[in-house]
Amino acid sequence: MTGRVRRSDPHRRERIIEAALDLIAQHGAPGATYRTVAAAADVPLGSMTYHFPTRDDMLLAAFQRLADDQWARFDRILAELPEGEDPRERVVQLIVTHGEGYGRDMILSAELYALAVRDVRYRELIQGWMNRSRGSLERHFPAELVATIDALQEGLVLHSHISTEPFDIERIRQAVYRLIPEPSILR
Amino acid sequence: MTGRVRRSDPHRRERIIEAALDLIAQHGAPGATYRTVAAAADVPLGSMTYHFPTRDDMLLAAFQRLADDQWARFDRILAELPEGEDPRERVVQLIVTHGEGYGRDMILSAELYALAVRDVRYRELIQGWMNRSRGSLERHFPAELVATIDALQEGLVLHSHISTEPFDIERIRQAVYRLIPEPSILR
Amino acid sequence: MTGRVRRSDPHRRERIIEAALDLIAQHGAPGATYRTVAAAADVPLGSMTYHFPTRDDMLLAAFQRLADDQWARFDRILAELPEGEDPRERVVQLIVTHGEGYGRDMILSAELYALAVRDVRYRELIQGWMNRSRGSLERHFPAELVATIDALQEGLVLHSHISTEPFDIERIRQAVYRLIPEPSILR
Amino acid sequence: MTGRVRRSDPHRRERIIEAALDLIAQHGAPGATYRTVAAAADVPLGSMTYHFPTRDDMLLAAFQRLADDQWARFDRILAELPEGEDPRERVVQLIVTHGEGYGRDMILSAELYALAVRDVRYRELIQGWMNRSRGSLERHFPAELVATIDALQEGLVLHSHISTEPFDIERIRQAVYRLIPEPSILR
DNA sequence: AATGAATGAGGATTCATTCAT
DNA sequence: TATGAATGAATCCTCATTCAT
Repeated sequence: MTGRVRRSDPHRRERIIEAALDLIAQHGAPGATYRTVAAAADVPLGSMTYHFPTRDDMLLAAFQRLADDQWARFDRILAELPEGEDPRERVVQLIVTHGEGYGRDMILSAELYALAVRDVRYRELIQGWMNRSRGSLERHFPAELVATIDALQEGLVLHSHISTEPFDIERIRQAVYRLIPEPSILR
Repeated sequence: MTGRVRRSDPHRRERIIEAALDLIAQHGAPGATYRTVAAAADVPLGSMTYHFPTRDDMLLAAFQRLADDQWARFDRILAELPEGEDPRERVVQLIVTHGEGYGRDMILSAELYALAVRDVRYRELIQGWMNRSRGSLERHFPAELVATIDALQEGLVLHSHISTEPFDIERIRQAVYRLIPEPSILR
Repeated sequence: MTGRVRRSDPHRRERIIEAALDLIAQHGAPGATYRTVAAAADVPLGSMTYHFPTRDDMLLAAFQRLADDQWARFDRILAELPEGEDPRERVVQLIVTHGEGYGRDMILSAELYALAVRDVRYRELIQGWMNRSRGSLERHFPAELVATIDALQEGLVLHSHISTEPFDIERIRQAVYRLIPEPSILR
Repeated sequence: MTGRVRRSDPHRRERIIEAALDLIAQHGAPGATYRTVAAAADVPLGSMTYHFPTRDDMLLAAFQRLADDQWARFDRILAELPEGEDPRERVVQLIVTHGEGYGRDMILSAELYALAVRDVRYRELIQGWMNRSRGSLERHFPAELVATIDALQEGLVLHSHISTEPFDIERIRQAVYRLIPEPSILR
């Protein structure tokens, strides 16, 4: 009844990518096998290699999607800055909300880093993502500071997922404000 | 006390752990299977389960070794502070040397984080490591700052392994000095 | 007459056959799959079954081409016999040049034989080829000898491709001359 | 009932080799897959790679067995020469019986040649076999003739399996006797 | 205490072929 | 007529783990 025969399925590629991301988040990249992803996306195993000739192609596409989505959120939060608000508050918000509500994406990022430190293709993927993020930050902050802000954010978010202590927003705010002293703000 | 070690091949356990770490660094945690590790350590496959009943036990032991070694280095650098030197310079040094010379350990850490975000056992392992590191930092810096310093370091080292840009020690120093303003230094 | 050939890509069928032969020579008959041949001939996979409904049809066509080409060369060498030359020299020449310069065709023949000993269709293909070859030999040699000459040639060429020893033309000549004593020559 | 659990099975390796040869003879080397051989030998699929880490190792072992067995028969026939018998008769016998009764081995040889012309490992296997065969022939015939005798035999046997014509023992005898003129006989 | 042998499940791919467009 | 997409079966091989010795 659930479509033993399937003629065409235009969103199949997307479904596979979504399913892959879910599985990576749940069981790590090694858990996103052709088999498990095919089952989760309700796609015959034999058709997987048509869309992604190699398992690596599939993972790469999935992580590219992750990077695109994450950056979009990042950029949106930095873009909608109301008149008169201190942009550093947005950085604080990014760190805290990421630490709190985006567990899945955090897990996926950790997995991506583990691949990236060993494989150029994933490294390049992150580099592209990083550059876009820094571009977004440069709307409000000077270019020389932007890489450091990004690194601080990375470290804080990562540790927040490891640590048992609750998130202390004041501590985050203090760190961000120290790293970006007032006169650094562009606008 | 020495009861755990076999008489015929007393360093076997150690050899296995070293081989496991090498293989994880080269091919990721999934690449360190009983088989590959046994071959690399020149140990019969059938004897692996004697030393590590489960593959996970082996990985855990390997990462524990990593944490111990890393922390020892970390602590040593912070301990040997000559009279009159600014301890923040030691933090700068930690970041830069880690970024430059310890590629293997950085790769292993990334792998460990990827496991930790999904599995408590690895998370607890990192927590222990993190606590010891913070203890070392508290020799010189106030307790409220120490977690942030650690996070900044983490982010900077991680990004240095992804980025193509050369390490800019001045940028690092500026970040560290801003995060830890002079009056914060204990001694 | 030209009705079988497509207008848009008139040599496609030929290109496929050539690509198939190359792939068989390089990786054996099992290596000449629809996919590999399509890629090598730069033809869309989906169009393969139009030209050759079955993979076996494709292989058969390829080997037929091999037989035709090989026999043409064989026949040409035996046909152009200058007045007064001993035709046995031509047999020697056939063996030696085949052993030396026609590696690809030798490899293909071996593959064809492996198929032929189990499958009638390939066996019939070789029979046709063998009969034509014997016809060519009968220009110069009596019918009762012709099968034996052919067999000797086959064995010598085959062994020359296996053996590490260099080709000894004198040894070949002696064998041929003994097998075909002078009075056997027709002309 | 047929032994779901099997503790030890000392002849497993031999059984696998026998099954592999049968399957190669029936369906060609590509038909002797781990799966088909495991089923034919009544061995769990997962244990195949313990005995033969690579499918190629399995095939090589099977063909080595073929070569050993074939040469043993070859050598036996040439060894038991009664006083006063012309050894050339033994060569005739070898060719004829091989052509007639040893279909399976002939098929296997053809398959082996197809592998050998492309792969050194199989080529070396045949070289070893060829050298032993020539050693056997040198009991009765001069060294310079022995390679040619072997080649003639090879070609005649091969063609006999392709041709539709019945085996003509007189034709074979004539060929052998011409190739080995009486004074060549050693004893 | 130590290990060679075994095993069933699952790994990534490749395949010949079909079919809707 | 031509082909991109699809599919189920099969490919080789690896795996963690068990167990008899």
